[in-house]
Amino acid sequence: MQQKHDPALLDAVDVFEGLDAKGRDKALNAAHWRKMANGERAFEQDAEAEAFYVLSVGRLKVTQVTAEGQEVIVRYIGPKEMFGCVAVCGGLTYPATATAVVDSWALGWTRANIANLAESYPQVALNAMRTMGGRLKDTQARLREMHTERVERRIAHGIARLVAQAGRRTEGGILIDFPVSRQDIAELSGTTLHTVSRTLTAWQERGIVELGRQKLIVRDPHALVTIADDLPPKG
Amino acid sequence: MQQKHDPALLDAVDVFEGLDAKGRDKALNAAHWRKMANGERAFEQDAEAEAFYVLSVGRLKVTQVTAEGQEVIVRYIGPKEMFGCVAVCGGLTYPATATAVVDSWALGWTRANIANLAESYPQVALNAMRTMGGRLKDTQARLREMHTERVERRIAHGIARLVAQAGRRTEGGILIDFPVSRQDIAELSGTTLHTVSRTLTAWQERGIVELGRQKLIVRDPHALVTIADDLPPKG
DNA sequence: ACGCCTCTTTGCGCTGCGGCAAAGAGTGGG
DNA sequence: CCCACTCTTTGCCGCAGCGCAAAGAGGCGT
Repeated sequence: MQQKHDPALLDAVDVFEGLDAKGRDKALNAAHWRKMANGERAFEQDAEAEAFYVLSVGRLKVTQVTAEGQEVIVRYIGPKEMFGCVAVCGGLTYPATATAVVDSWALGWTRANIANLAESYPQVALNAMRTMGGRLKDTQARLREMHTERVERRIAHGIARLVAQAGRRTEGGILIDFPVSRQDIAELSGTTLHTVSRTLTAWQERGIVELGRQKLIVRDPHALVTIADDLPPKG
Repeated sequence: MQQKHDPALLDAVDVFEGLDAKGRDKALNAAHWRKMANGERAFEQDAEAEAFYVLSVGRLKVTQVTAEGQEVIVRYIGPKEMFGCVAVCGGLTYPATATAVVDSWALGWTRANIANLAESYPQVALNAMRTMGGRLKDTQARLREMHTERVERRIAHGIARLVAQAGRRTEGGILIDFPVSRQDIAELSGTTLHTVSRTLTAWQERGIVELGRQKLIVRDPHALVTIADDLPPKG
């Protein structure tokens, strides 16, 4: 497991933007470190919101689960991103489940601690709101995609989002820097792993992507964008 | 058009919960009234967020529109609900378009006014966050429904939401208290007006609903819930 | 009352994609 | 090095529901 420590973490985190050094010290002192091994859950959907986190290293997936056990991936969380935002305001339950997809470290604040901090530094609440506003917008946009776009475009959009958030330049193209299965991509795109597999294989033959077990390299990002945005009516 | 005035409006609005009388006076003084005729837009998607509103009377629909002009209804806004929340924190654009579906009145605050208010009364920002948290949760739940549920269940869920938000008890059942077309229900449920029409006609024959032009009465809410929640695998 | 316009219903054919099943390919543990 | 397990590919089938088209039904303005 990587080290948890990143001395400049709080300086680069949106939610603490606008805080002076003293405020950041105060924030850091009120925080605790939490480790989550691969597969471990930070919190579960509908549990009472107890803590607010900023991820330091690793990656989490945020999912909604149906009564029947089917999962949908709402978003991924990467380093410097916050999660469990709802804990900032009292009395809510977590809207989704957060699961580590690689070993991860996060800084956490209890509900009382973060409320206390938000009181001293109102900017913190506004920053958190801005992030939530952005996520609401994202989620609404995905809702729209889901209703209006065909599967191939949805998969392209899903992967484009992964690239933007977790893409790492390598020799052969842009690599998604954590293990993603076809099933994961399906849950991101609103389809089944079978359809994802078929679609990605076709893309591989066109040289757009390179596939591996839980691995995805985008060789031709431009073609991906073309599929995501153009593709006039159907194909 | 109905009167805009509701003297107790601010007392019953979530976003001003916890404010003393003085704070509410201050809020009211900083606000302006805005009238929106049926079909008029309060704001449009991707426009810079300029104002924050609380609806007094009427009803708005919040939609996302694709480049090709297809619409998806994200939610409806009723009296005492806030909209344009993103204006509270600076620098964002509206994530969706808000359109009046009946003649409506809202109280509005410019970005500067609401920011000013939030500074004096941090509780306002926290309240707004709580509302946004709830909406994020709603939207994520709908995203999940969209991926995992068949059309009939989605329509049932969509109508159940309308009933909860805008249902009015009448002789024959629960009436949705504003004009809803089949197209609207389709945009709520992620399907086409044809499928909605067929489904509702079938339900009418089973005595679950009563239909009219832009009108919907739910005669048997229990049956609706059964369809929305039970319906084991498909039919 | 009439005509226009929007909303709604209904039939029919087609197909995208989900479901099932089974084989193949990596990976990690013992 | 082998085994077991998970992840992935691929073929085939079936059907839910979308698209198109056209007729019917309210409602509203004049």
